[in-house]
Amino acid sequence: MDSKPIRMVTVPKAVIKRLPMYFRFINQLIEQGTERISSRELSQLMGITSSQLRQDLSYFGEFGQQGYGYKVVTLKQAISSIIGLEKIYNAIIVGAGNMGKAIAGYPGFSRRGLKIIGIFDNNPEIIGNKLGSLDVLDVKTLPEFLNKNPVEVGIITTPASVAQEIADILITAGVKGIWNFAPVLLHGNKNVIIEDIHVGDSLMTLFFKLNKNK
Amino acid sequence: MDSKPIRMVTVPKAVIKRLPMYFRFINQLIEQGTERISSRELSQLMGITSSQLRQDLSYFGEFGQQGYGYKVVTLKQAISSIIGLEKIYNAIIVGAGNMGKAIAGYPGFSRRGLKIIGIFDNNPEIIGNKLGSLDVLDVKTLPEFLNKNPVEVGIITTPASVAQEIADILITAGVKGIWNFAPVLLHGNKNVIIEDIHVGDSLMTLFFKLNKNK
DNA sequence: CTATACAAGTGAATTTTATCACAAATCAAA
DNA sequence: TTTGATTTGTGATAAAATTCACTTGTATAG
Repeated sequence: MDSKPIRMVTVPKAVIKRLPMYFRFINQLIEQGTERISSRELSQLMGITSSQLRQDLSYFGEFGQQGYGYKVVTLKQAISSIIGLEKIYNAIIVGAGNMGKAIAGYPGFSRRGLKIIGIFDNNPEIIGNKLGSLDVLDVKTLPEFLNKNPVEVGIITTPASVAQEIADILITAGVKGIWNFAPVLLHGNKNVIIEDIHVGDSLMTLFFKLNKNK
Repeated sequence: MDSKPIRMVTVPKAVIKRLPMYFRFINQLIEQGTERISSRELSQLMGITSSQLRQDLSYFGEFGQQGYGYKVVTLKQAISSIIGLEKIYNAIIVGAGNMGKAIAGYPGFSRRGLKIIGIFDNNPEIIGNKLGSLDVLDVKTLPEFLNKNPVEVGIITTPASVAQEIADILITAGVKGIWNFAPVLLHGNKNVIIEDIHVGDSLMTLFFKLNKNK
């Protein structure tokens, strides 16, 4: 009795980029109480083709049933596991400006496993302020803090000019990932994953499309 | 005497996505006082291949010189013009939470031509607060405001649950573009450009990569 | 002035991504 | 049961994006 061979292909980058979208939509279905859905229906909700949806999922396994579709809870479980959402990551935020506060205060992130255990700034007027249950700490104490507390993820919401300096501190301390909001390319090494989110790029894309349509 | 034929091909989506990155790096070169750069050097800074850089630029024209490279100021001017950064867009923000404040307070956006002329919320405790030079207005007055003031861009930083409702108001009033921070797919029409920025998706991508590397 | 190194722009080849279309499995109605 | 309607998963195909590699032009050193 043969077991099914696993197709040993690497997951395309384009597929990885779509995983969060899949999670978002499946989660929405759960909230609505939907129990099952076909690739055709789900793909229409998302604005993609059904074959793309099926092909994408096929890189990770078989989650549906022919003639029936997908059980929504099964699919949510599968995608959570693929992304790694069942884990909890300790994180600190550097930069307690509006963006830092927005990240710290958004309940959606803690719900997904991001646990903020420290927030830092260099502005004496901000240091010591309460932010939810956390005190804003002096960034000078950051290396010490990282030494005493297990931190997997560093979040950079500082101005661009100091972002690399902060990244170096985080990397030296051995964080596994950096979530970077500063509009610069950070240099790291193979031991750290750097994920950029350039909000300004999104605005420029909007501008380009507005400009083109004129 | 023949004029050079224009290659009539549409610009690939992948190229459009990279335009903001080009602008970011060229801008950085300007700040550093660099005067000229080759495709090889610039591409190394950006972490892409030089042929991709040259191929991308070729969709919009010829901006360099053989044996010399690119004049940085010329390139900045060209890309600004392609993206449409010389224009000024009037914008309003709906949702005066931390994210709304972060957008309103970030000087980089006004520098790129985004002029915030109003900010709205539905929370009585927030309405009336000062945010820079703007008062937070009651979202009930949004349709009236849009009627009296020319607004090209609406920025949605509300919870997901009310985002579509706000989008409908903006679309009815005839805004040209919506910059959406709420984690939902907004439904619009062909007259409005909707640009989404899903911050949570970026976090999930980081989680996926951390998970994969384990 | 000449020779050499440099470097843009681009057609062609390659690689990656998306779509098609169909076999196999399941469901549901008669 | 049996039959017809669904619907998945996937090889094959098509389309899109990236890289190669070469031609042409420019700069610069001697």
